[in-house]
Amino acid sequence: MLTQRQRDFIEAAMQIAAEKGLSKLTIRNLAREVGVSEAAVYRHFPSKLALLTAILEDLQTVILPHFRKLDKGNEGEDLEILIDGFIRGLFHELEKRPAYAAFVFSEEAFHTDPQLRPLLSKMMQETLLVLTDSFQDLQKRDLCRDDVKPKNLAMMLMGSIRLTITKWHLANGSFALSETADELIGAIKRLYSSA
Amino acid sequence: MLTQRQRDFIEAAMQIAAEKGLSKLTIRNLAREVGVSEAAVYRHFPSKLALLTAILEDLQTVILPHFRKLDKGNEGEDLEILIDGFIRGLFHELEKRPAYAAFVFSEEAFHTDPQLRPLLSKMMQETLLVLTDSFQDLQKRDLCRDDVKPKNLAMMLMGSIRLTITKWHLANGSFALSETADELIGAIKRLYSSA
DNA sequence: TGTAAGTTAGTAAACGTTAACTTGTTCTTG
DNA sequence: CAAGAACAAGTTAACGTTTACTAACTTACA
Repeated sequence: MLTQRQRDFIEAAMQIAAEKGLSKLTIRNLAREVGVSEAAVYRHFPSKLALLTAILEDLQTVILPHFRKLDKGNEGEDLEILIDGFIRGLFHELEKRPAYAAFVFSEEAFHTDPQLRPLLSKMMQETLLVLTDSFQDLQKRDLCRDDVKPKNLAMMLMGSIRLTITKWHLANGSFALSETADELIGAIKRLYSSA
Repeated sequence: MLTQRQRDFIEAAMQIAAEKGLSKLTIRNLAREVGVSEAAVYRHFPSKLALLTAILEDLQTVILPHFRKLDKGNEGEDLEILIDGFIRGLFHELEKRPAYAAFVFSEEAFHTDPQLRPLLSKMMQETLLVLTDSFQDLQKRDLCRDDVKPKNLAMMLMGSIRLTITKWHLANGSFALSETADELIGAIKRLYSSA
């Protein structure tokens, strides 16, 4: 359970990470951003690790639902509509809150941290699993080609989404993520649809 | 032109980055790894930035040729053989020298650095361009489906390769990269071959 | 009156970097 | 050919800054 003040700090932390990069996310900068002393941060988080953990857990609750949407396809919806909804929803979330992008793919940045790494690894595992299950379901409903394993379809979709977002993040959001979505959705639709 | 001693430092730096993560790659740790004082590092590199730049440039000369191979397909070689050679060659390189993996996808880690960022951005751009050109060529030779733009084929291939390597790196190389290659190659072959 | 949330002022450790000095090799020149 | 200058590559010892974090104290409010 997070307090409102904790949420304030998390929001500010994400802002810093998005603007200046993860390495600039220090207690000093965070305190400055919120407008308090450094010591005040420790009234709300026992350590920096606790803060980062809280951020990642919060992130997961925002991102995961988008992945689950792909699974909840109603009857009558074809592959294109489902993929479209999934990618556009995810991209829209990231454009709305660009701060997320800095954390979504921060595995390498936190690769060294023994406490944070399993958490990140789990997050990636979980998103991949949800996607794999979705494609398995789509194959059963004959909405998706079944000559490629669901796991590999998931890996390729996830991989291209990640690369797209990385490119976008690297370009400081100078192009519209939604535009790239069109291209990506079109390609996936053609490649993944049942022959 | 790098001196032998500079190469020693670069090798040690990669070792550290691979084992402990990029954030542990400090002048202190590098000097310790090589077995000299910190000041000795500055006899060979004017600054840490120069060291990192040298590492990335060295990396590029090792990685890029693998990408170009896809373009140089001789007559008689089909899509599967070309993709197979490309992916297997790249993965083999990374298994042989796991230290590379820490840098290959370090865009986010160096996202903040104004000097390093363009270099990384250029590297990604270049690999993507080489792949795109390759697929354009393959499409012309009717070795690859042409209802999806070369650019998007490149993005998806590159994305899934990156994700595979990230997973591998995150798992500390506990599974064989070559094994995953089989799955990936199989999937690409089916998805990309001309109908 | 107790607690939550802030403050100031500090800590030790790590960061990249530099100055001044030593050593060994190599190049030049009388 | 030996003397000495030049140089490459190392050393120790410091520098100023930044890091995460803490102790002790104040203030506002239920």
